[in-house]
Amino acid sequence: MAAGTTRRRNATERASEIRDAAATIALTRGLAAISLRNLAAHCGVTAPLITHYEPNMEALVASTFASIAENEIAEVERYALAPAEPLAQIRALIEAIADPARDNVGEVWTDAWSLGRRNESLAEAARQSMDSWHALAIRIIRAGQDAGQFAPVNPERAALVLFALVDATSAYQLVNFRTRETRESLVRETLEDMLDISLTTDGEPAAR
Amino acid sequence: MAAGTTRRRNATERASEIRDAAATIALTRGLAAISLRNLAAHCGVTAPLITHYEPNMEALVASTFASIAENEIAEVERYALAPAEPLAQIRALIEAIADPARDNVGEVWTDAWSLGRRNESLAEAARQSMDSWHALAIRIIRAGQDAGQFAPVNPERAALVLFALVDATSAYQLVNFRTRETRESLVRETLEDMLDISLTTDGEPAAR
DNA sequence: ACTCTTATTGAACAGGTGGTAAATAATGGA
DNA sequence: TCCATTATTTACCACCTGTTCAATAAGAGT
Repeated sequence: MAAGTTRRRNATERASEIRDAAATIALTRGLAAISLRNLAAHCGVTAPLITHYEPNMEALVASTFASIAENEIAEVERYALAPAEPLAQIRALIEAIADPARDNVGEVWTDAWSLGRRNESLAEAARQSMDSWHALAIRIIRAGQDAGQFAPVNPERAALVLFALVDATSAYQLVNFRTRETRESLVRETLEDMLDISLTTDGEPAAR
Repeated sequence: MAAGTTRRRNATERASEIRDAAATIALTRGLAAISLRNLAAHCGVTAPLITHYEPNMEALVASTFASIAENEIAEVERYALAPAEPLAQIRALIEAIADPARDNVGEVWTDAWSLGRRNESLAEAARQSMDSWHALAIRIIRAGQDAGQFAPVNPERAALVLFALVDATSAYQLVNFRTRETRESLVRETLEDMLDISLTTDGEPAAR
């Protein structure tokens, strides 16, 4: 900051700057790195100012996670529901989830489970976002079954299995367990077997 | 500590006392709670003494995790391999894993994935123990297939799926997602479908 | 009884955490 | 132009983190 020049921002603008900083920190250094000082440094401001806007760090961690997670779900949902056919939808869903650009979000999820044990608001946010994920999967699976394209397994359980595999593999990734290809195909092939579908477009009648 | 009485212990004894303290702290307060001061307080000793025995906290976290994980695997393996029949073995395996007494270990695993991102020794230890788990599952699954009792699916993938479900549900537990019964049956029923077996002993010919 | 080794402590360091009270100063409105 | 509001800072607090250095004292060996 330039000497003597104490820039003053209106409250809502500053508040959203801080929330953005929290999200950036969470995605690059983990949920545990969200702290008064890190936020202050990131915004070029002193620590007590952060307190002024966010009097409770635990709550900020929780709301930051919620924002990141809900944001991701909204994006993925938009991408997955774009096609009309359930088979194309579930392919899009898997494709979106597997995108390496989402690795950081996976890290934040793992942080959330670990920290959620001692941060009830965070745990609550995690449960809520998990419900959103499952609702999306169930919706697609049901549609595929109604269209007679997916095997008639229990949709709730299939959705749960799908996301359990996704969640486990994203945790595995943090410690570099197996290769990305192995982790991805674990999800893909299990889902193919479970719903009796093919997630690749090989051998499909070309739609062009 | 009593006035003037500075108890002195031989090095190996003190070293193992510290390692035990680390394990206790990890299991009750998480891997992240392993710190010089927590260890010192737990052993009734000053912080620099801990440094004397464990000059590197990151390494201690990693070795503590490795010890807890390998210990658990050894226990579960002993229990699961006790019966002769593969079907009885996999039932024992699932039963052992589901035991609520192991909840703490599940928490430590989730900590390990989260912290492993920034502690390579810890990540390495996690990979190694995950390999041990998978080896155990593959062994039982292969035996069941050789005996014609399990469906002839890819054993590597089935083992991976099994532990991905176990790992995900133990992460879910930290944030109280769904009920224990739902989490358990997710693992159980998926495994039953995958291997075409029954994990309950209902309707079995009684072996007495 | 003496000496040598070394387990252990006390006291400090630099830096991190969340948080508070009061002073400062920029801004919007009258 | 002055005032009231409030965003922002400065200066603290207590407690946590890992780490270093030198002094202390317990125990083992002779």
